[in-house]
This record gives sequence, C-alpha cells and structure tokens, in this order.
Amino acid sequence: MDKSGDKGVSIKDIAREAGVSIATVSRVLNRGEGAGPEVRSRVLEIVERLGYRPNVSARALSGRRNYLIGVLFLRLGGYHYLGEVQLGATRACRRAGYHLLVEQIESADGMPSPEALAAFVRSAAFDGLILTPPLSDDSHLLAAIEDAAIPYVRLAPNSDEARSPYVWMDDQEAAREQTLALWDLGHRRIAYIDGPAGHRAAVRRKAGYLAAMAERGVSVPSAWIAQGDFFGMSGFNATEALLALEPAPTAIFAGNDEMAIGALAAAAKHRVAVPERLSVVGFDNAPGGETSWPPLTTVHQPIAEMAEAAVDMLIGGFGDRRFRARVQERKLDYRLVRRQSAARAPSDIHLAP
Amino acid sequence: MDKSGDKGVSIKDIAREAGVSIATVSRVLNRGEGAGPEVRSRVLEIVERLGYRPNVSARALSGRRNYLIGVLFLRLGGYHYLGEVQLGATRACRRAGYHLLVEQIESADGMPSPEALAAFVRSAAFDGLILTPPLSDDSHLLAAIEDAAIPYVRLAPNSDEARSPYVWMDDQEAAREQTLALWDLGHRRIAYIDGPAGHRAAVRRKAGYLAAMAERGVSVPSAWIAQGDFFGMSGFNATEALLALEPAPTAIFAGNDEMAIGALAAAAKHRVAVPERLSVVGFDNAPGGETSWPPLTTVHQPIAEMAEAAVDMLIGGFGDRRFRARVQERKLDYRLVRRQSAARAPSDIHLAP
DNA sequence: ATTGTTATAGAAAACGTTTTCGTTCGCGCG
DNA sequence: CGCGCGAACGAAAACGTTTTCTATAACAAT
Repeated sequence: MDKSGDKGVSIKDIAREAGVSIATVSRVLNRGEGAGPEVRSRVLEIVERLGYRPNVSARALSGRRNYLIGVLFLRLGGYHYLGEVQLGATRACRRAGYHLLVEQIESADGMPSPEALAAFVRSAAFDGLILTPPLSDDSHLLAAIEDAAIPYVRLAPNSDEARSPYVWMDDQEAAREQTLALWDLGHRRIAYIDGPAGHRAAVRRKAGYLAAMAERGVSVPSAWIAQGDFFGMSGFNATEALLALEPAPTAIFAGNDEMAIGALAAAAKHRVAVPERLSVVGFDNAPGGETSWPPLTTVHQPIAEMAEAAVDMLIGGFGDRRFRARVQERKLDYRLVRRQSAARAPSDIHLAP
Repeated sequence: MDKSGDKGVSIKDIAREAGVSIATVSRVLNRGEGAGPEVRSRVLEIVERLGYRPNVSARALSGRRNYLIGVLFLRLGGYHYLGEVQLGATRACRRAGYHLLVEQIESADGMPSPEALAAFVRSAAFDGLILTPPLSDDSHLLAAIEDAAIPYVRLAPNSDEARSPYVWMDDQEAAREQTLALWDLGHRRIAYIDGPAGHRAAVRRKAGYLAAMAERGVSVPSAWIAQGDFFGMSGFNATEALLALEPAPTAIFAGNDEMAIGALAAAAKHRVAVPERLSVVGFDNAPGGETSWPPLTTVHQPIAEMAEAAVDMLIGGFGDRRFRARVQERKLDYRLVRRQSAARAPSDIHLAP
C-alpha cells in the first residue's frame, strides 16, 4: 500500500513533499498558527495522505511534553477500582493524544516502600500522574513527586486537600443517606463494617454512618463497628461476629461491596434470611453485587468518570506553570442503587396492623 | 540532597566526573565490555553515586529499543483477568527495565473496529505487544500488527497457533478433569453453561466437558448446554432455565466463575440448596468465588504467571530477527480448587447403606 | 521615502542517547 | 627493529522532533 521504505514517514518527508522546511511543518502541527493558510492546508493534506505520525520519543526528547500520563495503583480489594480507573483515564488520554502507563504497586504489608515509589516516579518521564487511594495520601510519595516537579491529580484524597488538584465524591454524605435509608426502613440496630485504617473512603463512609446515627439520637455501641479491610473475607468474618451479638443487628452496612458480599455469604452460612431477617447494604456498585443473591443495595460511585475528570484536569493544566498552586477540585455525584438486599426491619412486623 | 541543577543527571555528567567520553559510559552501561576494568568500575561507581538513570526517550530515539510493551485488552466479564494480566506483565517488565502500556479497548458490540485497533498499534512505538483473548484471535488485528512488524505474543490463542509465539493453559483438560470430578461424586445429569462464541476459553472448556461426558458414555441433551457470555447475569438466567428442566440436572458446570456465582444466586433465589441438592462448579478462581456461599469449587488459572511468561518470551526474543517465525509455546499448569459448592449427588443418598 | 512592525518561513541548535569510525597505544611476532 | 593487530577509548554522526534565532517580505505609520 505504502510505497515508502521500511520505517515510518518522518517530518522530513512531509517537508520535502510540501516544499517547506521541517520547522514549518512542526509549527503547523503543534499550533495551528505560524504559517500561511495556503501552506498550512498543503502540509495538513500531505500529513493526512502519507499517514504521518510524530515519533513520540523524538518529541519527548526535544520538547517538554512526553505525552505520557502515569497512574499509580495499590491493590486493595479486587480489581474493580483499577479497571474502572483505567477505563476512564484511557478514554480521556486517547481524546487528547496521550498515553497511559499504569503501575500496579505490589506490597506484602500495607504500604510499598518509599524507595520503590520514588524509583518509579523517576523511572519514566511522565508529564503527569494520577494517584488513587490509598496512595493519594502517601506523604513520602507526594514528596517524591513534588521533588521531581511532576504535576499530579489525586483521586479522593483524605488529607492535605490544598496540596494538589483533586477529584472526589462525597462518600460521607452518601453513607449518611444510605444509613438513613436503613433507618427509614425501620432498622434501629444498624452495624457497620469498616474499611482499612487511613483509607479515605473508609474514613468518610464511617463518618457518614456515625453522623446519621447521631442525627437520629442513637449512640453506637463499639461492638456494632467491626473492622474489615475491604476484602470480601473480612466482611464474612465480621458478619459472623456481628450475628453472634445479643441482640443481633437487623441491618449491616458494609464499607464496600466486596465486604457486603462476604456478609451475604456469612448470613447464608448461618441460615439468616436476607433481607427478611437481616438487611445488608454495601458501597461501590461493584459488579459482583448484581449477581449476588439477593442483589445488593449499594451506592454507585462513578469511578471511571472520576478518573476521566482527573486526567482532563491534568492535561488542561499542563500549560500552567503554577498548576499545583492553583488547586482545583471537582466533585462528582453518587447515586443510591436500591436492589433487594435491604428491606423493612423484622421488628416492624409486630407494629403492622 | 543532590547538588545538581534542576533536571536529572545525564550521561555527560557521568563522563565528565569519570574523566572519560560519553561513548565509553554508554558502552559500559549497555554491554559490560568495551572498556578496561579500571575504567568500568569507576564509571559504575559514579553512576551509582549520582543515581543516574538513562533517559528513555533519548535511548529510544537513538537505539532500536523503546523499552515499551503494550497489552491489548477487550473487556469481557469483570476486571479480574485484566488485573492479573497487568500484575504479571508489570512484574516481568520491571525486571527487564521495560514499561507497560495497557490499552483497554471499548466496544459497543462484541468487537472493536479494525481501524481503531490499527490506529492504536501505530500510535505508540511499542517494542512488542501482548494480546489477550479474545483479541488473540482477531485476524484484522494480527494483520495490522504484522504489517507494522511488531513482535507479539498471544495469550491463549484459539486458532492459527503457528502464527506467533504464545502462552497457554490446557483449558480443555482442566474442564475434563473438573467434569470427571463431578462424575466421581455421583453426578450423572451435569449441565454446562457456555461462554461467548469464538472465545478460546469457552470453546476449549466446553470441549473438555463434552469429552468427559463422552468418555463416560453419556450423550448430552442439547438442553443441558446453556448459552452464556461470561458475565454473571447470564449464569443466573441460564441456571433458572436449567432448574426448570425435568428432570433437573444435579450439577452445573459454569464456563467461568462469574457465571457460576450467578448460578449460585439463581439457586438461592429458587431455594435450591447448594451443594445438597445442586452442585455448582466454575472456572478461573476469581476472587468472588472465595466469598460466595458456599465457596466455589473451581479451577485455578495462573493468569499473572501466563502474562509474566509472555512478556519474558517477548523480551527474550527481541534480539531475534526471525522471532515470529520461530514459534515458541509455553504451557502453564492449572490446579483444581475444591471448595464447598460441589458435593455428592443427591440421588446417591438412596444408594447409601 | 524612510522607518518600524508584523507575519511568514528557513537554518540551525538542542535534547540524551547509541553506534560507527578512527586514533592511539602496547605488544607479540617475523 | 619494524610491522601488524587487537584493545581501549574518543570524536562525531545519527535518531526525529521542537524551538530559538534570523532573514525576508509585506505593509502601516510617520
């Protein structure tokens, strides 16, 4: 099809064909201006015809931009979050001609070594970085990135909000609403399964739960709050403990869907009917919640959209020298997803006519 | 800490510090030879001390290599596969100093447009590509990649095995074993939920199921084979249909775990006790299978290891001009995971002493 | 008419490597 | 003693861009 040699067509080929210098071609391509309209359209036409694609490496080497955005990810729970972030970020990158490099950090214990993170930050020449929780709050990492002077946007940071632009969702308000919805179904003994300490989502969601309970004048016994880690197994274990309580809670609010699904499994094991005797609700709208039995009532979190917004923010800020200083913030909406794992509290039956 | 200017230390800094030319430094770094032992150790020491990292772009521009490997992924079911592939591939890349670019292809219907794929292949300068199913069998894509002369390794290809190196697992044998295990538990009416047409894993697993049934002299009624698409919901629907059969199957083998979990949900909905009245088994060892109730009997597929092997194969073949021609193949082992969703067939009870 | 200003466009430097091609030097061999 | 040869290393070209600097032309303002 192409009569050219072996490797791709370069800017020189375009310049020769159009009878102009490579500088002109470059100008036309990067900023529309800087060339006469006649020359511009000729160059553009030839670029199209020859299927010219700028060499990323050369471009990176020469100019400031690398057209590369990195996402740092630490696995915590399943891959749903990762997948969605990646989907949204890829979308935004493609739109702007950028590429996405996702690094999944492995760590035996909770946190990866600061050196590993710093090494990664320096290893590739990113134009910008997206940080996902709980990395959004890793101060070593933040320092390393700032040291390298790389612009970054955080997803759902839990602290130091003024430190960088960020994208978030009101986890606390959503959890409050979710709790209140249980209350309105007649539940009074509502237990909560917490996520890992320090994780933003965990902290905020618990705060929302507590706020709702306080609003209704209930003081929450510490036994009602079980510790989890966002993995399904912890939800299972926590629920077994919660069900052994006397009196047992009539509803369990799990900090994320994976734990909620674990809770469902524990209830099934102990033959506690859901939602007849126990209501279970989660948070995230993870895919497993649709095909659990009963299907899970949860909160939809627009993860892909958040990632998309973060990348747009990042790319939009590239011209800006003082990007980091001028902190922007973008808040996205949640949505309650009512399925069948939550229903009226059993004690309510006695009150029925 | 570092007394240097703003941006990183370059090969020139090393050369100056060591009192040699940059050519020498480059030689020392790339092939250990080409310099005297005294000079070599001096250079190495300075590199270490100054924390020098070669600039990827410059290296890419100059040499042949770009130190970049791409993974093409089309979502089918959840993100478990993607996450694991990415984890394994990242590991292998990091070991060899490469970077990984994951592209998640979106598509409304089954397959993405050939143009979109071709554009992606050309867009970034990959040294090599990893293809995951079902993209492993997309002939348009394969042609585009070969046209661009990019080495590639396929994960679990379903056809044209001689076309490129590939990594696989014996899905068929595993499915056969899984089916036989159900047989040995006394099950005779074993139904199967198939994956999407054309998907290698679906095809092979079904073949294994059929082979096992044939081995035991059972002719499988077409009603026992339900059509699914690897998403959980399809397993749910298929199971409702299967349970309505007369006589109903005593065991259901779902082509993947997500569908198996859907099957569990359908059983729960219809109050069919698992595993007492119905056994359900899956395939993949996805995370949701651990926290379902009952925990799912399945087959562990070493996805991360397969991806790791694929990347190693790719990088190992880079020196090799005729990489594609000299087809290698690497087979990894599966492992049956026995949990509690499968047990002796109910009819067996009558045969008990 | 002269000067200043602006738009257009080319020449060339710069980016940080790898690699090719020499040059120098020491040394074994005739 | 002279010659050739290999090892060690430096000079410089090349990779494909972006960007700065400069030159020219066109045109407005004096």
